[in-house]
Amino acid sequence: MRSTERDTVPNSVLGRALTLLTAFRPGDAELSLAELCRRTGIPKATAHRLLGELAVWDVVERTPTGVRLGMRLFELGTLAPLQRGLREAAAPFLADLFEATLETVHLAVPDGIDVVYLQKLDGRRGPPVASRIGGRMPAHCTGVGKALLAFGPPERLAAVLAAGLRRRTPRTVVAPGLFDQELAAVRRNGVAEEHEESAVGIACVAAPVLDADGLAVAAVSITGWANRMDTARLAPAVRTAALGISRVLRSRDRPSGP
Amino acid sequence: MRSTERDTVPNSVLGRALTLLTAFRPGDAELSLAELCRRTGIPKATAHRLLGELAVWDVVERTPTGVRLGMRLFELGTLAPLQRGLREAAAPFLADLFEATLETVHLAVPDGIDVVYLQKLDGRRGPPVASRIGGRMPAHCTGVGKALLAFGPPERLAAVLAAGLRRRTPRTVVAPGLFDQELAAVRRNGVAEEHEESAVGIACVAAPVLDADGLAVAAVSITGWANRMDTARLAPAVRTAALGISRVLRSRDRPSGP
DNA sequence: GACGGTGTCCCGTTCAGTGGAACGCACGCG
DNA sequence: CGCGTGCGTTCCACTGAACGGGACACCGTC
Repeated sequence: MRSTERDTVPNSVLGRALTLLTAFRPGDAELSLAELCRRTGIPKATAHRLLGELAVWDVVERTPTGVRLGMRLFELGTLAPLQRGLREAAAPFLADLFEATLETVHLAVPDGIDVVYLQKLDGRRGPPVASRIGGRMPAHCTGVGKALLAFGPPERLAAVLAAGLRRRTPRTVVAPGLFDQELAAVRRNGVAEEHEESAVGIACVAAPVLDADGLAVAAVSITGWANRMDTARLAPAVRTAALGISRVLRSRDRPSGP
Repeated sequence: MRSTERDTVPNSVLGRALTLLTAFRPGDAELSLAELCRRTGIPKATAHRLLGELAVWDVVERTPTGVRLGMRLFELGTLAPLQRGLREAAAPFLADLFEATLETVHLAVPDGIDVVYLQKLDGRRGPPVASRIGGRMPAHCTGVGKALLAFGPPERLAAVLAAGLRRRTPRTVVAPGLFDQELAAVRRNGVAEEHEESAVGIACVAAPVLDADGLAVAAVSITGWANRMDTARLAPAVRTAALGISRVLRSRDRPSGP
């Protein structure tokens, strides 16, 4: 799969253009035309033409040495209602959490077997956290992920278990039985904890944001040094913030009574 | 020619697809197929087919009642290096500012005659601010905008003046001569202030983030109630944060000294 | 100065894309 | 109730937009 990505190169214009765009991975500041062609299997002339058109729209930007994703893409992305509504509803609650704790605060949504981070407030006192707004992490080893799995549809949990609980640190829970027990505890407590399961030295408390049906649509978390975090003390704050966001979302969907 | 390209509907697939995507404006949670066709002038069958393909890539999502922008767009947008590098470099400094003041903090970049907000930390004590991550505001009436104009290339200032200083509030500076004087003051002080020029009741202090050549690539600001903000007291903090970000950016571009 | 690497451009071929038209459906109205 | 209206979806013969091999100019580096 690494040597030849010939498997499914779309022959539609749109498919090819999106193949080019999704060839950019986190860490790729910019890519040369040749590198893009190598990654995607798209002929040079074709890629050149498509990128030229994308550049006119400022979806990509041409630099002297290559091509990079452009600002219009960022602007368009911020209009996506799923993340936008959540971010706007959550902003004040996240700010409160941050004010109160000065630790790193996350807002994340589920996507497949991963979580995608929508917002991150970086605490200066805390450890450097690898997450990134718009970035992904496996659900099974993160606080937000476990909160989302515990209060999400069973199919997603099944998909995560089917994909396998990949070990990230010595403390990652990889036994499905143990994992189920943990999720049961999360459901009882309304909060999920994580102690060095995604990265050594880091701990986290998370709580789910629920929709009107009681299903988790997002999760909030506080992250800090594993040996300094008093998760029991922080749990109520996280839970309260998550409940507050849930309430705002519900009042939005139903502007007036039922 | 930048914002209004309604006249000519492109006949290329990519152009049409991007016309559809950019038909979404802030405030449009979702649009019906018919509404999209009306806005863009694209035939129903064509739009239907294009949206179908975009939906496969999760660039848009189909709902029972229409179409909305999807999560993949958000994810792709967060990879754009221009905003990503700035956001990552700025994150700790913005957090410091927020910790110290608990007022709304902004990070913005110039784009044409506007500014585009990259990050926003919502202060609970402060007024509701209309800005939005990924959103735009006219440069001439915002603190970040004036900081960027004062320390940006003269051509951008010329473009802003040519477009006209549109009045937003009774206090918006609309006289080009007066505006030039203000920018001169901004250059002297290293900070830009705004007092109810974009919205009544709101004031703001901003400072530019400079690249190695001394040109502004971004700006940081603190926003709060006009009658409660001591801009003179906050100016050094904003300036310090902006200088810190500038320093980090410069050390990034030059990993080892020349 | 031959080389392997870039990015750009040309142009005859062709198949992906087109869009008018027809369809089924869910409304609100007289 | 039948009717009209607006919606999303599907079909399919036609056509011009997209294709991409190939030629090109331009680097640096052996």
